[in-house]
Amino acid sequence: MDNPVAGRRPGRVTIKDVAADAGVSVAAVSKVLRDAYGVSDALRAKVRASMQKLNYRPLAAARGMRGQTFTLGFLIPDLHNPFFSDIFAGMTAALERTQYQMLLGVSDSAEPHEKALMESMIDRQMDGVMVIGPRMPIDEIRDFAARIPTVLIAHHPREDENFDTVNNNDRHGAELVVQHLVAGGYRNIAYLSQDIHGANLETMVTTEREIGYRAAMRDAGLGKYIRVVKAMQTSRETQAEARQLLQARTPPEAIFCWTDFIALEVLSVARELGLSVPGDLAVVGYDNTSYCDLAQNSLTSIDQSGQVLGLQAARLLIERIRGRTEPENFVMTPRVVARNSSRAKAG
Amino acid sequence: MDNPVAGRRPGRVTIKDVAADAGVSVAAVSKVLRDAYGVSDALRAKVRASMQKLNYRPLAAARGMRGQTFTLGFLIPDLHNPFFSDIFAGMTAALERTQYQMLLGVSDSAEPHEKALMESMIDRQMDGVMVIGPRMPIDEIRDFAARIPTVLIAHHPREDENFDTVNNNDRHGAELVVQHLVAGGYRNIAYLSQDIHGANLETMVTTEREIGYRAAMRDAGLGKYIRVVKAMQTSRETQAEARQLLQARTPPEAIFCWTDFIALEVLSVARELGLSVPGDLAVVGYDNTSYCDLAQNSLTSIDQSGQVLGLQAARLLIERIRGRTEPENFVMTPRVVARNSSRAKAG
DNA sequence: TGTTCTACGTATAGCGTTCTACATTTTCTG
DNA sequence: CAGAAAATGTAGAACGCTATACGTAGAACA
Repeated sequence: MDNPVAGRRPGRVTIKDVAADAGVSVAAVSKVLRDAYGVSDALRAKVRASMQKLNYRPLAAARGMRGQTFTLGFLIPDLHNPFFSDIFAGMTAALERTQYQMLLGVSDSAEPHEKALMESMIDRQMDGVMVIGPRMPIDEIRDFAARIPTVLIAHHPREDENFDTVNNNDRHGAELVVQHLVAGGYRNIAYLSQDIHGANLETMVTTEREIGYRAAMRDAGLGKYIRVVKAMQTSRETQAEARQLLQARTPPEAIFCWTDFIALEVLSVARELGLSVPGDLAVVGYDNTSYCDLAQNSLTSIDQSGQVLGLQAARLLIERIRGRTEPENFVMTPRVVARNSSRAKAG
Repeated sequence: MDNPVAGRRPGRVTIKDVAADAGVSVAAVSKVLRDAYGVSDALRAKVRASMQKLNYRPLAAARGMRGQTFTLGFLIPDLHNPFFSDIFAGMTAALERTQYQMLLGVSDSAEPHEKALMESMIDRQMDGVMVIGPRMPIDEIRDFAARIPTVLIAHHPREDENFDTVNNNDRHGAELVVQHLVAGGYRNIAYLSQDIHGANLETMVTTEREIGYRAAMRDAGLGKYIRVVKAMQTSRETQAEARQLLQARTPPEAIFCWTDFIALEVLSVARELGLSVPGDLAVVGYDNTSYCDLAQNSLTSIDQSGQVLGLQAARLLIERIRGRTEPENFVMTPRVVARNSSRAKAG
């Protein structure tokens, strides 16, 4: 039913025009463009001058047919979580002086969208992709990684794979949270995690955090207080779970939320229920996003430095594009950033 | 200095393979692909079956050389503002059943990045672009729009242009804010706007909102209270300006912030200064993003329905790609969503 | 002075599509 | 049933670039 108008826009300056202007062959211009072997300084200068003069820009679409497109894909689950912004900033910094351009795909946390975006990045001949917390099963990830250089962020591999990963030590982060709360006099500490239907559980950051949480609780002799609640990532559902938790016969003294985003919802529910934070309830988030610093939130969180993660991801991806095939797994050490929401109990 | 490895990945199923499998010509397959004229049902079925069987996917990079890439670009200033997420959702809905894919560029609110991203979207032969609040001067926008179908969001055109626009009625929105506050008993109302160095002021939403604010203040007989403060979009600078404003000899009773984002910072500063909201200070934002609803913010805001804006933007862009050349300017009517931060004064 | 390198350029065959021009078959018309 | 018109299919030339294969000149060597 579509009868689309052709999309070609004529009059573009091509490599041919540059060659004609500089009085050299097309091949010579291409060589200059690619910094290839066998170009004299004189020729290079001539060609560069013509490119400048004509305002030439290589057509990525054409390049894609034979070589690289110098385009990297970045696949994120949503446009809500401000943590992604930190990661993105790190990537931008890493790519600053390169000729790579980054384009983003937003999967809406939906597996079909995620796959479609991966496919379409491959169709567009991108040189590589970075993905945050992929939802699709591991064997599909492997298939994609075999077709395009891939770096995964916030995905804990079980063994050596054909992609690289970048993470913070999520177990340790969760342990830090528990230790911090315990030091502040809190004992009944719950963990509010993410409910993802049908995902590859064992590699998820929330799972790692849960393991860390459980271990630290047991180590502190608080095994009997272990309580893990999972909520889908919608405001409604998160608030419903939080409300239920806080209205239980023995509500927790503290809630550790798997990400800041969710912690803010919990703060909201607490206030609506007339609970004071940290008086009646301590709340801790994860990621240390900019919202934590606002006085109305003053949310204790775990800093995993998104900037560093992004930078490393970009670095690893470019290495991989250049030919490295042995997997690398970068792990960052997280730290607690204490704020009012988890202030130590008086007495 | 780069000596990159070639990026080609072999073994891809091409139109040729499909043609061979179906026992027809390459041209025939292409016709089926494009829903072009002159294909019998039998042929179509045969080709479709082969495509399915071989799991064929058209290579966008190759398509870009002759026809469309079915890729749309969406250029946003940053990854922080949750309002963009609403707009994005609207676009996604509009593109749901089409074969268009959307890829995002993030300009970091920087003019050079913005231009570079526009260029690179053109280089990648995207079929069209949507841009939120472009920073570059109007004549450069015109140049780009001449090269690629363009829809601008949150940019108020002065006259007919070679691009479409999608907006809410920002003047009216600002008027609604003032009227709402005045009805609540507030008189000394300040406007906290955005400070952008060297941008095309006259088309910006913040300018429109300022005009609406001034007009409504005058209409309400509050001309002498008019006060406009501008801050760059960083947390530090915003908070500094807010602090200065609130510590002045006669601080405002209410602050209207050009976007929610900024209003949250103001709420933070107010709390740090020991001011109660709305007791000592009313705060109103713009965009009605999800953060407004959190109890700790409970921020009154103007709803301009990002979903609708995004949907319209995508619709207009596709129309334009199909060949429309007369500009269209969609304008949405905003409405107040009152919350606690601007509750009417007692007595 | 030949001969062999090395450095520098060029010609040109693709890459996977689209789309015009044309050939062939089928259907319609009188 | 002839002739025209419509329907269906094919060949093949682009599109802008990359990269291989090759040519040619000058330098180095014997």
